[in-house]
Amino acid sequence: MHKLSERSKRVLYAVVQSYINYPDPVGSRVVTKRYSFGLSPATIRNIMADLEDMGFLTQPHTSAGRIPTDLGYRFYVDSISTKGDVSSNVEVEILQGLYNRLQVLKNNIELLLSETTKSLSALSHYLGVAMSPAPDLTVFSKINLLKYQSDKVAVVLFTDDGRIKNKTLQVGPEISQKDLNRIAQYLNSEFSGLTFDEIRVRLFNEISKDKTRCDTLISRALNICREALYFTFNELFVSGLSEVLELPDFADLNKIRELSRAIEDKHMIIKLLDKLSETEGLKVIIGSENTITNLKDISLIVSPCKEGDRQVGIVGLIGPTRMNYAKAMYIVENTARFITKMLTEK
Amino acid sequence: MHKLSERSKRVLYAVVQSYINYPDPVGSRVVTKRYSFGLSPATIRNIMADLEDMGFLTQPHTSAGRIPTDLGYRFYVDSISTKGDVSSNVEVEILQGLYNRLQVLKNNIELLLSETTKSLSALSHYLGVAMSPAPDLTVFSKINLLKYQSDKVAVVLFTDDGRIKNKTLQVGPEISQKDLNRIAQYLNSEFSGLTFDEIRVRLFNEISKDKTRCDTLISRALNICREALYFTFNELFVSGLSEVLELPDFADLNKIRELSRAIEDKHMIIKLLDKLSETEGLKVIIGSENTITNLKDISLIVSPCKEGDRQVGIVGLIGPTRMNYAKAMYIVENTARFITKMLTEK
DNA sequence: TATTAGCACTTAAAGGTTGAGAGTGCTAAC
DNA sequence: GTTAGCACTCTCAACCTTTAAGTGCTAATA
Repeated sequence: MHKLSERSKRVLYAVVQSYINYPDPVGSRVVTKRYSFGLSPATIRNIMADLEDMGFLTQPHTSAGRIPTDLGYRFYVDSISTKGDVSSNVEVEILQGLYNRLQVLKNNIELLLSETTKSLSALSHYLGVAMSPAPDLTVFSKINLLKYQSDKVAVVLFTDDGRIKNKTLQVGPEISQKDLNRIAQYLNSEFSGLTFDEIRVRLFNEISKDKTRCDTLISRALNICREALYFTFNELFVSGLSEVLELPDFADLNKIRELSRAIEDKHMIIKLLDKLSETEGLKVIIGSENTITNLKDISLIVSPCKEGDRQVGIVGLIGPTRMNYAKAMYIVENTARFITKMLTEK
Repeated sequence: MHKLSERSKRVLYAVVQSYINYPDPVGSRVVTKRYSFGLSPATIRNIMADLEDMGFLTQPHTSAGRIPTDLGYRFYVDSISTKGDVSSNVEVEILQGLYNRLQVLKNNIELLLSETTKSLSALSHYLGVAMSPAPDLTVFSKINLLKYQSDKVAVVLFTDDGRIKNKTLQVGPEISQKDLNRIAQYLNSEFSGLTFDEIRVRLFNEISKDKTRCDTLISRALNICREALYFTFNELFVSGLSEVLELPDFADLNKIRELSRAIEDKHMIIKLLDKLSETEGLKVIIGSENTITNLKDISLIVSPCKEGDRQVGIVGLIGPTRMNYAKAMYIVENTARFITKMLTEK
């Protein structure tokens, strides 16, 4: 696409870096002062004007310095992700601390993910997010149906990745624990090892078949099955709003409103993370690259967590596009890596 | 305490009312214009000066009108709660809608409370809060211990009020499902009907007794018991931050930060609600009356929900001290009443 | 030919001034 | 006891001015 001279690249990199560290538009003088190019401000000005023409930089107003566009950030992110420069020992230690702290929770993935978001936001001062896998990635393992209080059934569902879900069903008093055991046994033998999306399809077929048969006892049982297997799987966890509000990028009331609405909605973020779940490894979405939610000037960094080959969640950070990408990417990548390691080698 | 003339009371009431409706300090002219006292501004001025001396009103600055102090709001709240004036039919209908919508959830109290906070905030434009009862109000009903994946035990706990809690315990492979059944049976026969605080005490005694006996098998079982019964009971639900951010009272960035920190901490709010759980009926805490959290200019309205005689949660609203108390109290009271009704008559 | 110094120009942000408007307390009259 | 009148106080918005930063362009320079 664009062919940038080596010199232009270095200037662009310097501008982005400077703006990330210090939230003021970057002028040509600052570039020469903070980075040694051996060029005068006038020359830098020319280069920066070119970079603006090419869409990497923009000016808030005529007499201000330049700030990166999403494309500028993209260039920056792509160059650091190949270099992988930042890695302070302090942070390795902090992450190790996280590893130890989460060790206790390795049997409860949802709690683990929820705690992880707190660590993520505390480490980065951005919004920590995490989500457990969607129904199409969640494999059914086992179900128990326990009768209690004469007309209620507790459904206890085990997924393959160690999640336990429960709910209560209201049933007639005539259904005995024995009946329930039989239903559970049927579900266990029939569906164990399938994903919940697959199960949903099969059950749907079963029920439509049943329509023609009109056997009320079986149809009741099928209804219990359907209700028993209906759960929300991709649970979303978010923490660190108060961290993020300290950033100068969120000094504007409208931005705060927008963000808090997004957090409360969850729906949109789930959709976005769901789509990103499909990809392997660390992924960075910068500002307008995100076409699903209409969050302006927000970037997202995510990475999946695995247990062996199976994905058990996705963790990440949400912050302003003017984000310390190097650090944030480092934190997300290693957090995901640690969780994967912990779950896999246990 | 203070003896207020009937006329002063009417003026104070008018000032608070006016300030709640229009977020500007109330001047003597406004009082005479908006409320018909048959008195001139000068007279109102004298009365308002007296009210300021008595601590019911205050001036933001010399040439501004007056705004209520916490004491002023307290007077206002106490007079409306005895009168019970506001009750629009529209809101009755909305609450009825809530009632229908929640009907589906009556088997899952925690989900019900969580959904209730959304309704509360949508209705009031304040922060909806709800909390399930603490361990000293939660009665143990039944426990199931289910072995899975060779070295894991799923603990499924039923409380008296219909909550189901679960967790995973890591145990040695040598413990069989039969052993677990025995342990569960022991717990069920021994502790059913007790609150979790009582159980904690008993188990503690049991374990210290055991120390002297040094029987490893029993001590392992006791450990499983202790872990199996350890859950977080008073879960806190909050929604509506984005609603609250629309209010002029939260135009200040620092206030937003303060509030978002309080919401994320949860700890403090839980402590506060815990204390309030003890009281019956609707309760209003205005600004500095709240000595537990250091939230400034925040009021809280709560009411417990019951199922029969048993408290199953507490619901409420958090808003600025400049709050529409009449409406908010109405909403909280009726929401709590509806939930109580729904759970009791089912 | 690429680089740079110099300079006129633009703009936002900060500070100061002013006048309008709202509200008060006080005093004297009703 | 109530009220009209008035001097006084204070905030707020509008307006102006200054300052500082940064630009683009042009002409000189290496």
